[in-house]
This record gives sequence, C-alpha cells and structure tokens, in this order.
Amino acid sequence: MTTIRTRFAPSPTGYLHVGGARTALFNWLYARHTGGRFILRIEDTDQVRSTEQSVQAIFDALQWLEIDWDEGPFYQSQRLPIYNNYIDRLVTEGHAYYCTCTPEQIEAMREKARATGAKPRYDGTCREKGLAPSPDAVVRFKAPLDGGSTVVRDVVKGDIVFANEELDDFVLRRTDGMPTYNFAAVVDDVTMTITTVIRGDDHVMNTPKQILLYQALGAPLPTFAHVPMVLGNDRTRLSKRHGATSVTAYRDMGLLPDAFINFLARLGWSFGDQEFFKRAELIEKFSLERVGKSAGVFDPVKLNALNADHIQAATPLQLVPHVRPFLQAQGWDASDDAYLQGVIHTLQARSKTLQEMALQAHFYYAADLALDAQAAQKFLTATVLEPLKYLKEQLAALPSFNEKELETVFVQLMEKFQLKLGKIAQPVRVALTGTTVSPGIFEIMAVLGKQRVLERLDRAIEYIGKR
RNA sequence: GGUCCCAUCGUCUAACGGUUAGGACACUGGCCUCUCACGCCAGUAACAGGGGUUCGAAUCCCCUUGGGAUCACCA
Repeated sequence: MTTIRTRFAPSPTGYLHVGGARTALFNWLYARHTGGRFILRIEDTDQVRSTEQSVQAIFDALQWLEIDWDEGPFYQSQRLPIYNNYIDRLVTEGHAYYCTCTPEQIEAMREKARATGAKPRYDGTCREKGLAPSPDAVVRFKAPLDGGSTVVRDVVKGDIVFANEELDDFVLRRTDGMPTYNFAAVVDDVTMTITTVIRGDDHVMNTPKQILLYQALGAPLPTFAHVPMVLGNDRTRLSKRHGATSVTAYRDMGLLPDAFINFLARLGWSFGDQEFFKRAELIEKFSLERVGKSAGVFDPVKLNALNADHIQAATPLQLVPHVRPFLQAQGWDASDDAYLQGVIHTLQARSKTLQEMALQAHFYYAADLALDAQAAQKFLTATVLEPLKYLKEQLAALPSFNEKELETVFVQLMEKFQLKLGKIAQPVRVALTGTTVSPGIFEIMAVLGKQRVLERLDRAIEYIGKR
C-alpha cells in the first residue's frame, strides 16, 4: 500500500476564499485520515496577478483553520528549471513543438472559426515545422489526432469520457518562459508523486489535457476527485455579492475554526445523519466515497447555528484565547483568565458568535456602567427601594459569593417583602447590567463578585432616590 | 453555441429497488423559566416533468426541462 499524498495548490491572486478553503480541507482530511502526506504548493506562474500579500493571506487563513502541511510550501516560480527540463524532453520525444504564431494570428484563427461555426482552436500551423527555440516562441503540446477519447476516472463523479478532437494544441510554456497551469500542475504532481488530486469540479475540463500530459511523460495517473462547487444563495458561484467570501472574514466575525471546518465538511460531504463533528472526528470519518456530486449553497445562517453548537460544546478554558481578541477590540482589559472563564461560562449558551459574546460581555467589563434609560425608568422604582437596600445589606454580610448562597439571600428577601422572584429579578438585573436582558442574576453576581455588585446596587439605589 | 457535470423539504443532506421518504438549519406552536438564551416536545415543508425496465423505482435506463462548469501565452 503506497502512502497517500495530496496537495493544495492555490494561486496567490487574492485572499483564500470559501471554496478554496474547502478544497484545502478535503485534501488535508483525506491525508490525515489515511495517514498520508499533505503538501502545499503555491501556483504563482501568473507573474502579473500573483502577489506576496496573497501568499501571506493564504498562510493566515490556513493557520486559522489549523490546517497544517507536511511538505512545502513549494513555489512554482522557483521550479522553472524543472519545467524546462520536461519541455525539452517533450520536444525531443515529439510530444511538443515550438510555435511562433502571434496572439493576433491566434485571435484571427478563432474569429474565422467562429464565423464558420467551427470550434475556436489553434489550427496547428507550426505543428510540423520543426521550429527551433526562439525568444518569441511558445511551446505547444501535440494533441492526438486519432479519433480516440480520454476517460477521466473520477472517484466522486464516476467515469467521464472526452473525445480527443475536442482538444487542441494548448500552450505549455509562454513566451515569457513561464509554464502554463496545466503543464506546471502535471509536472509538479508527477515530481511530487501526488497520488490523489482533490480539487473543485471547475477543473474537470482540464483533466483530459492533463491526462494526456501524464501519458506523454510516461507517468502513472493519480486518482482524481472533483468536488462540487460552493454556490451563493442564488445558486450562482459564490462571490462578493453573496457576502463575505474570504475565510479570514469569518474568523473576524467570531467563528470558531472547528465550527467553520465542520460546516465546510458537511457542505458536500456527509456521514449519515450526523451534523456535529469535532476535528478529530472529521479526520476519523472522512472519506472521498461520501462526497456528494451536486453543488451546494453556502448558508451563513446554518454556519452560525453550527458555530453556536461548537461554542456550547467547548469548555470556557478552551474559548478563552478565542474570545479575548474580541473583548480587546471592544476596548476591555481581558487579561484576567479566571474572570474571563466565568464570563464565558454565563454567555456560552447565548452566543452564536464570539463577536456576539464580546458584545454581551459589556456589563462585565464596563467600569462606569450606564443604565438604559427605559429599563431604569420601568424597573428601578420606589417600590423596590427597600428590597434593594435590604439586599445590599445581606450581600455585604455574605462571606463568600457563590450561586447557592446568593439564592438563599433572595429567598429570604422574597419572604420578607412578599415578592415573587419575577418582581425583584428584573430590577436587580437592570442594576447589575444596565439592561433587561442578560444571563441569570445569580450567575452574574457570582462572576462579578461582591465589590462590583455592591457598587452597582448602590448606584441603583441612588438613582431611585433621585427620581 | 460546443463540450462536460448536476437535479430529494426554502437551505445542507440521509436513502445504496420494498421506509408512514429520515435528520439538521430556518420557520410556527407549546413546555421549562428571574429576562434572554439553552434544553425538551410538537408542527408546516421535498423525490423537477415524461416515458420505459421491474412483482415493486426517489433509487436503474432514455428524453425533456432547469441549473452549473468550461471553452486563454488565468489558475
């Protein structure tokens, strides 16, 4: 049994988008599942569109997703000698040839073909000329002229047959000396001994060309797995119009990386009825056989729901490093880990995103908490003045501040003033949080601690006295 | 337009010839309850259409329709 070797080969022409992330994920999962190797390769042969920042953006996104690679990153721009070697070999063996037709001539060819209703393709002008290398010559592949066909054996799509006459003599190396995508990808996959090519199904039309190249090179074919596209809500290719497509944008919105990969995995892949997967579970259960064939719509609502599940399933300790940046972005000093864990514990079940959690944590960190005018007006009334004063006294006398004891104090208070919990809870909530919506008041008090609670009760009592 | 792929609730999907077509998100109702959530229970909702094959089709075949991908010296 040979070791499985997969690769993710993005072109650095922008940030890593959702579809690319899923391709990377599937390759990574498959390699991890099979105990194979996952290779990262940067396809930067497009000199004008490739940028340094894009490479960095891809690294950042993969790092956030915790998708690590075993080999690379390899840069195609640094492998020119290798491609040139194979070009020479292909030319001497008669599989490729130099061509000096200009782009204008090619365009004219296509125009003519279109006019007569034929397929726009290279007409083979230089095919048999036996031209020598020159600065303005490209190298073209000699596509087979036999009326044969090339079949792509795809693990997710099944066998796909292409008539060879659909192919033309495509360019392998440009006049600037750079290899083209199909050629560089094949040479790399051959030399890196990639066993399994997993990529978006927008690449199926390239595959017969690549198979022909494998054959010309005398190299064994890898297994192909073309995974379906990710669509926007209008069933067209996902783009900016549909909202964020950059992976790191989801990080910044407060998604957990494990939730994001869970969502991405379930978009196109399934394991019975199971929706929730921890990372290790994904690795354990992933298989190419269970990848579906049809394109799926990216649903941010479901992504958030799954994120909420992952937030709930995590421990406060695990969430600390993920939540802290969002708190800091709000301007809070979130350096106290123990306090933060308490905060997280009370907010976990109420937050779909880390961003939401940070917003809801406002009252835990605001030094000079403002009371919502409407809430104060409605709940901080004269009738609760005495109960609040009593509460403050009782709490001040409490040796420790835990939920059980706090509850006991409230039971006594309710009895003494003949109040239902519903009548006193909201005023207390407003006093402590400034609003009418929050976690349970006992848990809040336990986290806030005696000092803050007493201060805030004081301020509420003061407020009532002034109205 | 040529070539190629795809087709189950609004969305993600299960089903691998025999099920009252299941689950999840969303939505609606109820329960729980100190607010909001969480949780629990219940409900609405799908096999694109037409032909075959078969005792029996969501499942296999063909056609139609609809959607998508791709047709570069981009990747």
